[in-house]
Amino acid sequence: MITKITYRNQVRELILDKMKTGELKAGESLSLASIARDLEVSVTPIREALTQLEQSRIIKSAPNRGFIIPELNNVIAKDLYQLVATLESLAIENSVYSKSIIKKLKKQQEKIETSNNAIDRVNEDIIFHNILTSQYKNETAQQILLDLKTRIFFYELEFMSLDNSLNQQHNQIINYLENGQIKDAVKILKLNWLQVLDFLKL
Amino acid sequence: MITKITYRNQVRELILDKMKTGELKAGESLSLASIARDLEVSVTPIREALTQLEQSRIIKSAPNRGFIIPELNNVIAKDLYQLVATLESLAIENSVYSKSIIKKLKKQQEKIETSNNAIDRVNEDIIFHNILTSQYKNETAQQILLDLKTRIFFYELEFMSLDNSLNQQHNQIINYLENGQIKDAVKILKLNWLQVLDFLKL
DNA sequence: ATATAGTATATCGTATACGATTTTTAAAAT
DNA sequence: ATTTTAAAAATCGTATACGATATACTATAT
Repeated sequence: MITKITYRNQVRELILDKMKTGELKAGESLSLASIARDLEVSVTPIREALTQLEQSRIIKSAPNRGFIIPELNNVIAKDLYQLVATLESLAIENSVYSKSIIKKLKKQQEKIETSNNAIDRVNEDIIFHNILTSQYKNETAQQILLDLKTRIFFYELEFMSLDNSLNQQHNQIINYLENGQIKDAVKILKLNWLQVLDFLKL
Repeated sequence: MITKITYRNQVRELILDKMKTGELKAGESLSLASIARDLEVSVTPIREALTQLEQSRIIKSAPNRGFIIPELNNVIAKDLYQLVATLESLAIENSVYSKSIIKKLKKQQEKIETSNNAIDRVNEDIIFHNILTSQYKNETAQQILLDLKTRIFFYELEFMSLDNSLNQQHNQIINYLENGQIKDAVKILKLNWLQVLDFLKL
């Protein structure tokens, strides 16, 4: 089944990719004219894509001033981390972890440990979490988590170097899941996400 | 501080209102030309508003076929109810219930009990839940809940008449909150949302 | 009577135009 | 030299135009 993919969708995905590669950073304005030149499309699908990302709160707009990626903000960080912790816990509680998933998690954790720059490490960490929650068959939850993680990505770039217990916790989660100890895994997962809140000062 | 409100935002809110009043129903197509005539604006801000609602998954689009409110679907219902139960529980656990909030809840419960048509009752029920979670200061969570409840509204129109224990459960929640028994309140709240899943057959 | 093909109409997604607003730059006033 | 004002340039949000696609209708073949 071949379906046409609208420019709007393509633009939205391209912009999300630029965030993940660090090409677009927190606090940056998004220039319609500039994006239109880069992508060689009119501003119409770009506006549609950006208004979608606004709805996800990944970006902000103000009338007559255009679109911007929000600056980092500790209050919002707390909100985001708390939500992700809660929704991932829900996902884990509603998942079954087969040997192949456990294997994928272990492999992914190795990628995290061998990544040698901040952007790669954050992206690999997010992929680890995506694998962890991938067995939860709730499309709405998955979309919400995706959006939240896009927003959290910018914070992780700031905070992740502050946290030395990440690898140990991931391995602990994997062990618990391997042994069917879901509740213990959930407890460490929440710790994994929420302990960063201890670093929020400002 | 006066700020301009874009047509896009106005159109989006008007469409959401039409859903809440039952003027727009599950399964209905949204005609750009028709909305443009009604609201006396061009299709541009309408498309921007609709693509935003698509991002919230409140509506769906398919290339070259326009926008539509999704039909009711039991798998999606399960997803939505599970998410709302979880996020409202999180909200309650992170809230403090003053006397004035308890008073508002009681007053709202009276409105539910005296409402005399399905749409009013569902809307008043959703307002009850909004009050219940209003003390949770997490804007992202509130926006997510808002979107989820817009989608659940269509299901509640179908399911709510099947459920006779609603009022009793609300009063129980209020009592528990009044006595500071948060865990008990959360348990009844989850029951309140998740018991409808027993009626899902199809 | 039904299925297929062709035509007309309606609608969608994108491009372009344009008035309104914001930002930047230059000139005038202090 | 600094501040204020005015003008120019850039950008935004919306309206309109238009080619592409889908839908509805009609004619033809089986």
